Amino acid sequence: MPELPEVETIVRGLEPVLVGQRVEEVKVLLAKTVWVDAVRATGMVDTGNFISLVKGKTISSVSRRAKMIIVGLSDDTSLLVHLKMTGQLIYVAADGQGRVAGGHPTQDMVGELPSKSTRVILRLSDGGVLYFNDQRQFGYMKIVTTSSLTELEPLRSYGPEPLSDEFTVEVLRMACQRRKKIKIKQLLLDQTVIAGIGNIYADESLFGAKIYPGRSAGSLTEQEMVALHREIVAVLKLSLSHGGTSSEHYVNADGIKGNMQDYLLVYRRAGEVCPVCGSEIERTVIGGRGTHYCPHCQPVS
DNA sequence: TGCCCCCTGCAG
DNA sequence: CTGCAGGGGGCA
Repeated sequence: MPELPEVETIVRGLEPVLVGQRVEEVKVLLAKTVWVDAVRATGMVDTGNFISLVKGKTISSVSRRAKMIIVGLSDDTSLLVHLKMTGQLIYVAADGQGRVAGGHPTQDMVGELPSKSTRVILRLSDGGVLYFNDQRQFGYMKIVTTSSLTELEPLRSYGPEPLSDEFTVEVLRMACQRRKKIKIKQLLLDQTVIAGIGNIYADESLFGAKIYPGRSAGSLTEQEMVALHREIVAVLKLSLSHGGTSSEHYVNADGIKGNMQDYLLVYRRAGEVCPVCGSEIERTVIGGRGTHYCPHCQPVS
């Protein structure tokens, strides 16, 4: 589900309300969702390990790397949360009404909590509750040692953050040079090259740069790499400013949807008109992922 | 470098 | 019923 802007929006929402709180109670509703280091919980024993390692800890930080949420806990432990396709992390304050003034946003947007998709529940010292929902059960919560975080996969191998100074045209140039034959879209989805781009923003940034997603990385001109770098940064920032894209499952930490879906130009718009040239937007499959592009603005060669 | 898989649920 | 879905790991 969420890519960099969505995960970042969730982290920004959670950070101010979670830091300093103690985890009073942990409920694991789906055992396979929780891991302890590399060991996936398969039954009561490992689930119990996870619970005992999280319960009673104090939350010291909430941050993001690529699409991974990192919740720092006391005693040199961290909780890694990956939302994969359909994960949600929703904080409900003690009054049960979310934190946004003027109504009952959490109930309106996501319905009753816990829901059928709720996998883990953390009850916090301020009386608030953090719900981890995940319809498709691909996401996970993993307890790890904080001091070894940078040595752990997948964190160890993540490439530069695209909204940091480390992401330069040179990064793109080197990656295209090293992997000449890979399709440029697949290169963008490789988290070891750039950390945090997913299917939506790969399609959108390639459209903005007027590059056909099936082009080989090695075929990009210098001007195209400059444009692609610019478009990646621009589309991620735009999405952040709109609170992320909610095509279906994504909601922020308050259970509220983002608005970026109204500003996407090609993603999931096959059959619609290209906003630049009026051609019909097409859909194909690249690397097993649905891929949307304008055949006129993004010619095959 | 391509499948296939993990799952549930929605639209057509 | 089939196809498809913001991810990514494993396997030939």
